Amino acid sequence: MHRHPKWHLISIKCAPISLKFFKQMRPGSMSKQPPQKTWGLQGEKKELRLRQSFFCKKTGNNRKMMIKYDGMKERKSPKEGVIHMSTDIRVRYAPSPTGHLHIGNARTALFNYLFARNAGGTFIIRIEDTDQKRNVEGGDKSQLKYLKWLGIDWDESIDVGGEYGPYRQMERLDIYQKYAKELLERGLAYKCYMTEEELEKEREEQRARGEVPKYSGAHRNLTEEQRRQFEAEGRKPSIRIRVPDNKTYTFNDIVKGKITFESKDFGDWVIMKKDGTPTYNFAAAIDDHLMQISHVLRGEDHISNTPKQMMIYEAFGWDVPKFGHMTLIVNEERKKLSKRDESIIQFIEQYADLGYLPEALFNFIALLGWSPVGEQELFTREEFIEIFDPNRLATSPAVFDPNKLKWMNNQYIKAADLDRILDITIPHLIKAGKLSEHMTEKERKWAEDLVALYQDQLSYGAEIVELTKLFFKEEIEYDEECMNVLSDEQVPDVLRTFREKLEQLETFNPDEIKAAIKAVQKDTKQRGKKLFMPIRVATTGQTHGPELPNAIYLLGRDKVIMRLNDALNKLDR
RNA sequence: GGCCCGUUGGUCGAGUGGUUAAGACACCGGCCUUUCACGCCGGUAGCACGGGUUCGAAUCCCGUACGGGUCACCA
Repeated sequence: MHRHPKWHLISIKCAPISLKFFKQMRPGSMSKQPPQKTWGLQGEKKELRLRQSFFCKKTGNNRKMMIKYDGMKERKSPKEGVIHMSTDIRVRYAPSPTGHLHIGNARTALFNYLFARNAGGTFIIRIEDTDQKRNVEGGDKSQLKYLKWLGIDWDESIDVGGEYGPYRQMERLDIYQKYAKELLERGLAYKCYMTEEELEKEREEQRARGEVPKYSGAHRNLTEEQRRQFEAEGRKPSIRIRVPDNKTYTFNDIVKGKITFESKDFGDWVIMKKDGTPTYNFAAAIDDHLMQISHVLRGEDHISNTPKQMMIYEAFGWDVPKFGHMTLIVNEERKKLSKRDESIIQFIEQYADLGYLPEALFNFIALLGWSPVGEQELFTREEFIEIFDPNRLATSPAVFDPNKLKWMNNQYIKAADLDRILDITIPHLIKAGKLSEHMTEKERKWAEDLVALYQDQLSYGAEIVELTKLFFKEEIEYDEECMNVLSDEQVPDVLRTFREKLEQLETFNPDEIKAAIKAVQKDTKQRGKKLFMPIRVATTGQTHGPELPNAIYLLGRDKVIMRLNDALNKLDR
């Protein structure tokens, strides 16, 4: 028995709705599509004012709607309201190109992507490269590359362009400078000439007094004379915003609910650095406004940045977007994943290299801090787009569990075509020196059969090297478990008989090998574990492994007989 | 330390005042397989604590504890 979602019948005045949007709605709910001309086409600016009843799933953004059609029963709590339609939804992922795509960032991008696609909105990628010291050459390209690998695409960015560009902040410096100048002229910001040392000293003193370190406002009201003095000394000013005295900043977070900050807890903070580049909170607010971002979905480490950004919106009289702060992904110590943390593989590129399937990683990440309604856990990208609802974002941090990722990847590997599995495994065998880079057709076939043997139990591509090591060893060592198996009294008889049968085989193939084992059973009267395990252990050196006749076939007759001899010799002693 | 956020089994998590508190990973047991793996079935294990509110609280309120985030001319 599942609960009904909360539905509200509402009347709305709406803006044009795109057909694209309707196509993305649940097919089942689309049995009666409204006539096209009533609704306007995507991108049409003309305002259509109509009163129409909608059946609307109440979400934080009120964007998900379904058309009420004749005959649908009214539910309780009808509401009146003006709803902005889905085409208004614009979200962004704004990485700084300081390195490769991190798993946490990938998740931020992923949820923004799902949110946009679910609502028929626009997904934007903006590069925040204003910290020139930390920028990494090619960092932006790498970000995009692995986003693409994950199956995420975007509508506006540095590579595809868009109406709201440029999408690289260093190419927008004139914009920030213009707005900073405006704030300066309106007296909402001022120049601060303090040096790093002076600032640090100030903070030290505050700490010593047991206060919370924050900018004192020393240069808040400099006279023209003082300013000239500092300029004459050759000091370069930064620009600080005047933080209002006693103001409360409140926002209704999509995931956390109401969050409140007091302006008195903030010192006047820098909006433009000495070098003429904007600080993060200034640039992000301006860009989000200029790019008409409707929802900001980001990590919860940004919660305390939100009031700062609200100050910027306030100063310019701009509408504030909706914010949603997702919980962080944490390690086993429950700490935010830091890039230096080595307990967990952190970068998407590494997972790609290790032979994880992108759709598995996509699936896994999407379920980290978000969950769908039912019990299903394996979804395609399209399904995620279909069911994504930001209101179901988790409120508490998630520990990254590599084990479950492995399980999930295995699910996808089992379902995948062998060709794809070959692509993620063979290179590892070559790199490990197990296979030649230039295989003959026969060798290639052998390698493919080998991989196929392990498809069901493979967790990730690189694991193939470990799994198949018994095929590349000359000599095998028996561990305790193996010795236990081999020490049974029937073993020499079984092994000798099996060797005999193999030697007699005219054609050496899995079927014949299977028949040979059967023949051993007949001769020795041993069956089940007592039959198979000695053969398995003697030939593979493992108590667990792949399908035995196939493994023996791929090992080859010579090697198998050699191993049988070795085992028998060892038992003699 | 100030401010902010969080707390359901080892882990992910469902749950929005009445449930025997779902499901998944891991673990353990069984079945299937003449062995192994895959698969299937079952099991162990949880609402941080203390007060309220209520006929009734995992769920609402307050407090405590614990954990985390953030306090830059980084993003």
